[in-house]
Amino acid sequence: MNNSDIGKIMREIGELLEIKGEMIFKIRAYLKAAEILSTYPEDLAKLYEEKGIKGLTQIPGIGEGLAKKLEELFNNGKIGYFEDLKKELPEGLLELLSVQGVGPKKAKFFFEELGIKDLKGLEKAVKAGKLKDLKGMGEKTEENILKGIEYRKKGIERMRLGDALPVAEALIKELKAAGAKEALYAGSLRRGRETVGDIDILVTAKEHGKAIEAFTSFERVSRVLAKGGTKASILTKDGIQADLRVLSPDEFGAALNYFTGSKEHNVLLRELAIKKGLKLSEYGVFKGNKRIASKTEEEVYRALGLPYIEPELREGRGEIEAALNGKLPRLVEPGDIRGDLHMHTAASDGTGSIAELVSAAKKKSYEYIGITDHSASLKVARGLSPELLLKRIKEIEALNKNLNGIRVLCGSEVDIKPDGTLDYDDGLLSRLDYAIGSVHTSFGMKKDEMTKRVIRAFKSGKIKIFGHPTGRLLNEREPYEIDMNEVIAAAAGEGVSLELSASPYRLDLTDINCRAAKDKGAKVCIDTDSHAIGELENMKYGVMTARRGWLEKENVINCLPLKGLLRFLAR
DNA sequence: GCCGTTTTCGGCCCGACTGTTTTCAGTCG
Repeated sequence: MNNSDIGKIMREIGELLEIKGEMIFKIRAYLKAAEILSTYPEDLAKLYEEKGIKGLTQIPGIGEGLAKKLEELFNNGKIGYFEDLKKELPEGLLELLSVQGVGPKKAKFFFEELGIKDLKGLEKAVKAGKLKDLKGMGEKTEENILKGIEYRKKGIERMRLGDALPVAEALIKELKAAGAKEALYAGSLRRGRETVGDIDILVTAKEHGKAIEAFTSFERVSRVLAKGGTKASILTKDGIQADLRVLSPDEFGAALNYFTGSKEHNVLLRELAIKKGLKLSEYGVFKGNKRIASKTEEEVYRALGLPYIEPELREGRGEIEAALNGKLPRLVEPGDIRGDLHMHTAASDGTGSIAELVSAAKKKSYEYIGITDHSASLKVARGLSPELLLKRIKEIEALNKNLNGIRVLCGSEVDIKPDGTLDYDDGLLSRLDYAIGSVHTSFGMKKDEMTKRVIRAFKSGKIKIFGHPTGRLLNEREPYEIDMNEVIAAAAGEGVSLELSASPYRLDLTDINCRAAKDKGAKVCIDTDSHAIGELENMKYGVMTARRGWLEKENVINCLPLKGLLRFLAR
């Protein structure tokens, strides 16, 4: 049972308690625990195994009560309290909460009045017009719930960061052209989350109405969802929802802070404000009725006695405590990246040539790049035969003699075969500058087998980077089963760095894995895995994810100058 | 159910909107 499964159970308990009408603070304790546990950097089952119930209660938000429930879960595979709740209330009611406009109160009401047990039942009742006659309900409620059901059925998933950011940037450019003074995107996009629900944009403008008018009449707008005096929502032709809020300059910082979130971070900030006898809202920090900070985010944090906290850290994962203790990390920045160590050419499944990659990398002021085409057995990607790879080594040796200011390293993305051996022999691998080991086959292996497979490859001493460690493709393919905590520990021990693939489809290591890697002393390598020249630009997404994982440049091998990098690769 | 440099009891985040109401509960972000 992994952490996110555990978090899910806690959330379901919390939601069932909500429907049941339990005490709100008890509910919050479960929901908060769900959030904390599902993103906890260490494996909870292992933590319990090693440190027992004490290990669990050390986690903030987990007291004796919840720790005992977790203990029961680890020992019996289930929690009696949860099982009892499910007997009391049908589990299907949880589905209803995901419908816009239906919360716990309505879910319970529908269950008691009409015997509705799940989404299907609700849909049937709405369509039969049974809701509007209930007390407190009306035509409008029924209409909204039907819309909510249809919206949910479309299964609109969160878009990838790499799809949202360019749209947000384009909207901001257009808003500025239309007269907006300041314009920034907020929300999970600003925090650099791997997927984003919608795009939030905040602007300051002399005439609010003008900004709203411009926003709702852009070429890319397919539908205007809402349009008022200070805010508007649109749907773009790509099906992306974007919300605009127009503000006056003196409240911009507080609003930016509020709309950047996360919700958890905001709640913690407000709790801190209360402790200090202050009040925080989207309009500013208040002492009594007097507003003492609101113009900039820095000002808001300062008023709360905190240094500025970078958006990527604002997830309620210990950043406020770190800020209070002066222990915030100095996050890695795009400018710290000195090279890209994972790229493909037309020799395997890429599209460009080495020369084109070199020239693109020079424009980015990189000190080095690594060419890493696929290995022989990966036929679908036209992997290089040993002979071709030898030829490639010589080609790059010759090339380096004529290059100034940049060094091309000859690597390979070598398949880790199902038994954990590598796809080229040791002799050939030794002639490379380095090898990335990646899993491209037999994704369906059992967790312990996959973990062993990868760790065996680490122990060969022939790979320096473990490529896209979980194999996931966002919105397309689940990660394969692998014990990342064991893998991270092994990587730290064997001197293998873990790749953070900057491809917007991958972004794994995840932010949470990055943090665990940092804690355990494993190095990370942020690569684009480019298959085309333009993909070198994806590096920024990798850096955002690394920042979410609290990484500093010292944790990232491609922030090293060439000499230091070569030392790492030679170990 | 959690938590404590004002508390081991008594607190626990803030504001807006909506639809249904004559003063507010429920939902959302």
